[in-house]
Amino acid sequence: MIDKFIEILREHNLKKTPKRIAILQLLESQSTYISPLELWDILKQQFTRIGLPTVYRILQQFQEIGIVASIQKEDNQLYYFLCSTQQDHHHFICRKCHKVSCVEYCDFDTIKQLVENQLQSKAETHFLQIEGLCKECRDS
Amino acid sequence: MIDKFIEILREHNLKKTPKRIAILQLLESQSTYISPLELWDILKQQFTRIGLPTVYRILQQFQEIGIVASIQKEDNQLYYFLCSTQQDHHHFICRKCHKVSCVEYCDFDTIKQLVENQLQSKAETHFLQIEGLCKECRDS
DNA sequence: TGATAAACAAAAATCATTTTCATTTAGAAT
DNA sequence: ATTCTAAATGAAAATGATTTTTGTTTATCA
Ligand SMILES: [Mn+2]
Ligand SMILES: [Mn+2]
Ligand SMILES: [Zn+2]
Ligand SMILES: [Zn+2]
Repeated sequence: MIDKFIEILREHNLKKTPKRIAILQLLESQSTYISPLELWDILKQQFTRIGLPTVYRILQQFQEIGIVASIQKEDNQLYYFLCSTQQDHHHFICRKCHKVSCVEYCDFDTIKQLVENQLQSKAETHFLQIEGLCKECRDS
Repeated sequence: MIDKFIEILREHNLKKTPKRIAILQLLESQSTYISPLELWDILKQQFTRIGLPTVYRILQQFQEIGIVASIQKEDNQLYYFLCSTQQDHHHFICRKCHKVSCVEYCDFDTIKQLVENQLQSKAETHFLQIEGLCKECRDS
């Protein structure tokens, strides 16, 4: 699976570096969202030298090339998670374990119509995020 | 209309102060979202002494008592607008003039079912924000 | 085995937001 | 009207996330 991402890196002239690979592996091992600082704390155990700006930069680049996506939280900080599905879709977030799951559902056409009818405005984009408890967290 | 808000302030033991009234009037005169800094810049023309923390504080309090709401932007900064509708609804935002309109539509039941079926998870809350061009901006 | 562009660490800078604290004010009670 | 008290405020400093800068190192390719 990592190989697929390395290939995407190459396509975008991004080199295959130990830091990038480690970040990809970490993001893949857990399907949860994570902040640059949290990621840095984990990476510091693997690397004697690793700067926080590097973590920020890599996550930004990953987002630009469509490997990761970000979530919106009340605290207005950055949180990323692995998501390379290009198709229009949304995310379900577990408020307890922070796991992120893709939701294959989009009712944008209905919304578009509604905005057109109610407000005579043109809806172009939308952002939907669902929160709750994942299968595991809701049972336990 | 301002009187209604003053009443809400009183209900929450918040005093009717010149700064609070000015902010309410400004928010009401334009139906656009605004950042604390932008609001401060305008208020500085009316008041010889007005601190930025005051603007932050008042907007926060207004949000807590349900007079204003905030929007989510890519830059992760705070933006507020007047919205005292308590009913579950969403917002349409004009990307050009920053006007915010309430959208009377919510399909949460469908989403809930879908999340239950697809992920066996429990959807509790959701956030939807629609962007585009408002009636005026799309015509011009 | 170079050459070269990209990646990196470290330190400092930036900048939005919050905290602290001394002073002022709104609103209620005399 | 005067006094009282909790709430509100301004100024300055603190905080903390994110970004920029710069000199050095590294991955990739010829
Ligand atoms: Mn959708
Ligand atoms: Mn809804
Ligand atoms: Zn969970
Ligand atoms: Zn507009």
